Amino acid sequence: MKIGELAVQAGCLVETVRYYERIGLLMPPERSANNYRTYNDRHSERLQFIRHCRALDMTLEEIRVLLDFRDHPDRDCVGVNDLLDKHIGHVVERIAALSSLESQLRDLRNRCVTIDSASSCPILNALGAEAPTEASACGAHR
Amino acid sequence: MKIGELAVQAGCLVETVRYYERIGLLMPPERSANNYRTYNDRHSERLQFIRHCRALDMTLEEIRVLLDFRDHPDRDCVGVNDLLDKHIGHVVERIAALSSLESQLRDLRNRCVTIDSASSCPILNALGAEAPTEASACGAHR
DNA sequence: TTAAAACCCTGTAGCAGGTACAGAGTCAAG
DNA sequence: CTTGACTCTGTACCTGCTACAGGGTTTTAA
Repeated sequence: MKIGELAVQAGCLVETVRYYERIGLLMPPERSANNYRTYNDRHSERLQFIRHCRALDMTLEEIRVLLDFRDHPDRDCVGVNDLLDKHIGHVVERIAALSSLESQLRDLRNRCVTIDSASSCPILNALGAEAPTEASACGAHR
Repeated sequence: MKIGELAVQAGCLVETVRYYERIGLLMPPERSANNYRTYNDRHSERLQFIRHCRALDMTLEEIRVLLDFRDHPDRDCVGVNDLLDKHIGHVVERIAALSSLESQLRDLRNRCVTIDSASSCPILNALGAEAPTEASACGAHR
C-alpha cells in the first residue's frame, strides 16, 4: 500500500509518516519503481502502535523504548511497567500543577468586580506585584 | 543595571531577556558606551510582570495583550477579565483531558500483573490493538 | 486522447518558548 | 598582566509535528 492509505489507516497525515521514518521510529519501506514508498501490514500495525501511544500523550522517546520491547519479545517486560508507571507519574504531576494554577487564576479573577480603568484594575496590579506565590511547575513534563 | 542583574531579579536566564526583547515584549533599553544594555526599574518591573504571567502558564500572546492594557491605563479593563476567563477555560479543559488520560493509563497498567516475556505482555498487546478509546485531546491548548 | 485532479517525491521553514552554544569583546581582581 | 566573569551578536537546537515549494507520476473524467 502507498503512504496515503497507510496514513488514513493510522489516522494521521502523510507528512507525519515521513517524519517518523526520518527520525527512525518507522523503518524505511521498500520503494516501487517510481520511488513511491510501499508499505505492508506490519508497517501499518507499527504505525498504529505509535499513534496509540501518542494518543496517550507519551513522548516519542518513550515510544521508542516500547517499540524496542516489542522488537525483542524474548525479554521480560518489567521495563514496560516501569515506563508506564513513570508516565502516569508525569501526568499526575501535571494535573496537580494545573489545578494549583487554576485556583491561582480564579483568585486573581475574583479580585475584579467592577469594570474600571486599566490603571486601577486589581488584576493587572496583582500581576505586577511580588510573586503570585510559588506556582507553576510549568517547566514540567509537557 | 546590566542584563545579568535584571535576569537575577526576574529569576530567568539572560538569554530569555534578550529573547523577549527580540520578539518585542520588552522594549530595547539604552546602551552604555561599551554597548551593554542598561536597564532601569521600569524594565525590571515589566519583566517581572511577564514572568508572573508565564508562571501562570499564559502564552506570550496573552501577555502581550495584558501589557497593552498596562500601557494604556485610561482604557477600561473588561478585556483583562475576558482574557483571564478564557485562560481559566483552557486550563480546565487541559485538566479534564489529562484526567481522562490518567484513567486510561491506569487501566492499561492494571492489565499487567505478572512479569513475563514482552511477547505476552498485555500492555504491549493492548497498545497494538484497535483504538484505545477516543482519548487524548492532545492537540489541545498546550 | 488528453487535460486536470489527485497523488507521490525531496527539502526546507515554521510554530512556542525558550536554551545553548560559538566566537568575540570588555572589565575588575589578584 | 593574566585570569575569570561578564557582555555582545548570531545561529542552531529542542518537541512533535505541519505546511509549504517545486518537482514528478498516476488516475480519472470529458
